[in-house]
Amino acid sequence: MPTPSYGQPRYRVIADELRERIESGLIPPGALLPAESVLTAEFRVARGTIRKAIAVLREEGYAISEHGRGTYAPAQADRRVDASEQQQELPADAHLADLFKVAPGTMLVARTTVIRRSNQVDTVVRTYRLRPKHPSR
Amino acid sequence: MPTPSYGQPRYRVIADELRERIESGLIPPGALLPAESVLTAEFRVARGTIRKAIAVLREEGYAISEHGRGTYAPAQADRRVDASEQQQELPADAHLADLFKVAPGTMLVARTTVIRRSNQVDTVVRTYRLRPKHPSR
DNA sequence: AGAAATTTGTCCGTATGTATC
DNA sequence: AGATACATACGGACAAATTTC
Repeated sequence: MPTPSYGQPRYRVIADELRERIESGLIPPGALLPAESVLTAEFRVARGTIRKAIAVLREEGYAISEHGRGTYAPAQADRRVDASEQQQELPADAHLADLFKVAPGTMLVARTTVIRRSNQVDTVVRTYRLRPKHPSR
Repeated sequence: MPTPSYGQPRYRVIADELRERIESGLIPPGALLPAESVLTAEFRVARGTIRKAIAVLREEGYAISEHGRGTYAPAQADRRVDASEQQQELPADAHLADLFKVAPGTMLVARTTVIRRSNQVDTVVRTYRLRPKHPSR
């Protein structure tokens, strides 16, 4: 079977099925997924197809793979998050000025959000917006 | 020679080489990359390996693929108008280094998302993360 | 300590489907 | 219509990391 030509490709269907098993708790947090060899037997597809399905789950954060060990659902402990926010006004650098089509140095509203996971900074999100000249209402 | 097993996988070495050609301007903005068949001949690898290398560049924002057309380096205009999301690696400045508790200059994964409203840039979101130790891709 | 088994990672070659020029 | 190129899928092989015996 080269290409199904019906609806979704098989690797996506398999990804949907595995995602469902993780979300439903059938595969609990931290637990290993069945090995690729097992999944190829269950779904009767080539290993490459299984690997592609798992790659989708990895990108979505539903799975973590480790060489020689296996692929497992993310543990819940890692999901403990805590965020703080801060807002300030900053001049636009060349890149931002180009994006917004304004002169460099134009003041922008910048909001920085710091997300911590298990007391360690995990992600820093910075949001830039044009400063409204007149409140539009 | 199935797998060289030395250092980086070949698809990454090839991705590095192609990225260099784009950054150096050898492949100018907007220009098509050599055809997959050409790259296959040049690097003497299978198509799948070339495709994986190009997939890396796509994720980094260094290449855009269009079905039936080809893969090209992003034009400057495209970065403003088209690219809604781009991922790159940047050294941490003093502020970010302090937050993440790493040395300044440590490479971070930065993802920039541009949100437009009626053809005008509305918000720019930049997300910074530590580079994972075990890149599962 | 060490060998074997398991599991993911990489790569090859081929084939067919589908979209664009 | 034909050429080109991407998308999906198969099966086989070896490498490398981890676990198990």
